[in-house]
Amino acid sequence: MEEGLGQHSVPPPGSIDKYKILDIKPIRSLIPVFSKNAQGQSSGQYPSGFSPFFPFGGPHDTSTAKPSRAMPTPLQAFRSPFGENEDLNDNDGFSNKRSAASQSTRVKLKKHKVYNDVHVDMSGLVGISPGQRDNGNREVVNTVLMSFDALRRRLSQLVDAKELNTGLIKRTDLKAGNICMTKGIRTNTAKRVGSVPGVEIGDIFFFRMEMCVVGLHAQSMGGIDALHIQGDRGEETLAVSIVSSGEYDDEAEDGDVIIYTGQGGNFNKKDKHVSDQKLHKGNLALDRSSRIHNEIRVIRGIKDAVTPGAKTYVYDGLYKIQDSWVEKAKGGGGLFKYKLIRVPGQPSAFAVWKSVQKWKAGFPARTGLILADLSSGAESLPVSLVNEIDNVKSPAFFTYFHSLRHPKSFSLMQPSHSCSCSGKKACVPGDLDCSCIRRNEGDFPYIINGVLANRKPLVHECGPTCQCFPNCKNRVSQTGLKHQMEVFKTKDKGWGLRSWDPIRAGAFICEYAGEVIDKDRLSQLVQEGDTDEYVFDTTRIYESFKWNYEPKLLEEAITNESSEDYALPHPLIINAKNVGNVARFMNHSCSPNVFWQPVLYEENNQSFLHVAFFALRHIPPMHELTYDYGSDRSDHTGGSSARKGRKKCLCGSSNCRGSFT
DNA sequence: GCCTACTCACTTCC
DNA sequence: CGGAAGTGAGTAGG
Repeated sequence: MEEGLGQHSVPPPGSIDKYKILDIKPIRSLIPVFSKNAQGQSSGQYPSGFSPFFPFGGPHDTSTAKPSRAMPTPLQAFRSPFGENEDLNDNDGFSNKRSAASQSTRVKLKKHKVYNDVHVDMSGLVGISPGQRDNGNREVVNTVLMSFDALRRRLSQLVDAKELNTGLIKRTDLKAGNICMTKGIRTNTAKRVGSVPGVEIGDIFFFRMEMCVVGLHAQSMGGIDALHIQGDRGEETLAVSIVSSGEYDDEAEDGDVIIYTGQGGNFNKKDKHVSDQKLHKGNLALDRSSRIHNEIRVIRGIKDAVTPGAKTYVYDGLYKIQDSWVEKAKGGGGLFKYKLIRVPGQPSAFAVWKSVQKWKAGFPARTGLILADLSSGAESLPVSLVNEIDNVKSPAFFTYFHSLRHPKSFSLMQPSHSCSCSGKKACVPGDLDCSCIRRNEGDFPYIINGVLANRKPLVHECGPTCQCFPNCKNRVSQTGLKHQMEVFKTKDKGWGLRSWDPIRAGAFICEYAGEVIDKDRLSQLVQEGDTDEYVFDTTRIYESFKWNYEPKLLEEAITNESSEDYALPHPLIINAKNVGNVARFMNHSCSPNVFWQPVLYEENNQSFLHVAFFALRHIPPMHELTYDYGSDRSDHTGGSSARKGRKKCLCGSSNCRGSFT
């Protein structure tokens, strides 16, 4: 079940009013550059510091807008928003950091000093009512997780840039978790046996704190979580969830069985378990559960395939203890062992991971595999083509190309913007001498692993003409696929796209590749009856959604409006019908798990806009990737709402808008 | 309420 | 690159 934020203007009965809570204004996003109202453009449609420029030499949309004298010429418009230099301090991004820095001096005093407003209910910021804190649902769980990760990403961004007193925050995951816990950005605080509302089997996590804030597993480090209940024989302690992270030799030959080792016994990595484990705490709880046979949630920790060293956690559903015994460890200590069997009839979760592992190893091969690499080597990772549904052998012919192709006539004649960070391996966060970083309002757009820190009107990446090395971390969208992708036949939506690998929130997925066309060419295509199915058009209307952190949680000055209604610096229309990459297979959803972000960088002394896709939230393996196609502008300018080509939406989400164009 | 013990984390440093 | 040290935060119990 995919739930998103800010998807529809009228919430279904019984659901919370997200717009009130999140202060999201629906249907007012990505206002076109060539709006009918020239005044509106100059006053506030562009976020501070961003001006429009025109890649096709000037406004084309003469049918709806007259070029205004007020519109800047490309040269003016394309200058850095910071002008020559020192108005940096007046910039929003900068005042943010100042307050963050001053805040960090208070952090030094000690944590109860800083977060002494624990009793103050800050959770209204992200729309969590006291009732929802006790018992969540899918929507609340998503909100909490997205708030946590947004906060974590922002903290990492500040730490990377040494904006905070970095000696004080060594673990942004713990700090973000701590802020969420103390400020009420959490759910399912009431411990329970069995499933947790809003957390679904197969959900993935990248930090233990994520499982704490949604109430899946309350221990930030401990592997066994227990609940005290008043039983027939007085107070009893039951195990309610365990994390099997593989450190303790939990044998799991069968995907539905876990041999779980109790905790304690002088465990350390070198000489494991030299002393006997004691039958107390978690071990006692497991012992009780082995008699009562209550359901125990199992979370499996798996070494991340994409980023070695990192661990991914998969919620694998409910298990019951079938057997328990004591055995001697190699080091001589006595160990408690518990055999857990998965409750039958649950959707597969960990089993999917095991399948993927086998497909990668080559045996057994992926069922329904038509082509091992659709990209014919154009991507560094193979893109498989799979059909397990019917006999269709392949999508219509197209040429695989990894990026944009511009028409010969395309010319920007922009001044050079490449940074001159020579002598360095890569551009460094916090280095305001780097002109590329300055154009990003002083913030380095990405944190570790190519994760986008915040959505922005425009991300400025370093380009091939920058002096920094090609492995510069500010070139994320230019480095190709990082996850092993699969183009697959869906039941009812044609071909679709999904990943064999887990994808963490904010991770770069791919860009929208294809041929850049202008508006005239697009209407020509439509008139000729050519389908616009493979066209990406940034001038369509896209619904607003909240993805960035909430500044109040970091006590930063709130200078940017938090609604994230971004106008685009200039329009871009991409036709992927004949030329394209995996992005052309991504289907629409009203509750998407992927969003797009405009990215600009320079090649051959010209700056080009690209459309880059990032994960909206963590996406488990084999989940279809979808983004919001938005809606056609003509549907909103009155008149023919029954436009030809309107398609029934099959996204199946609870806040589905019903159709799209 | 404060303090401490306990724990299948996670990062950085060597 | 691998191992180990150091710093952690929630929960429970005193």
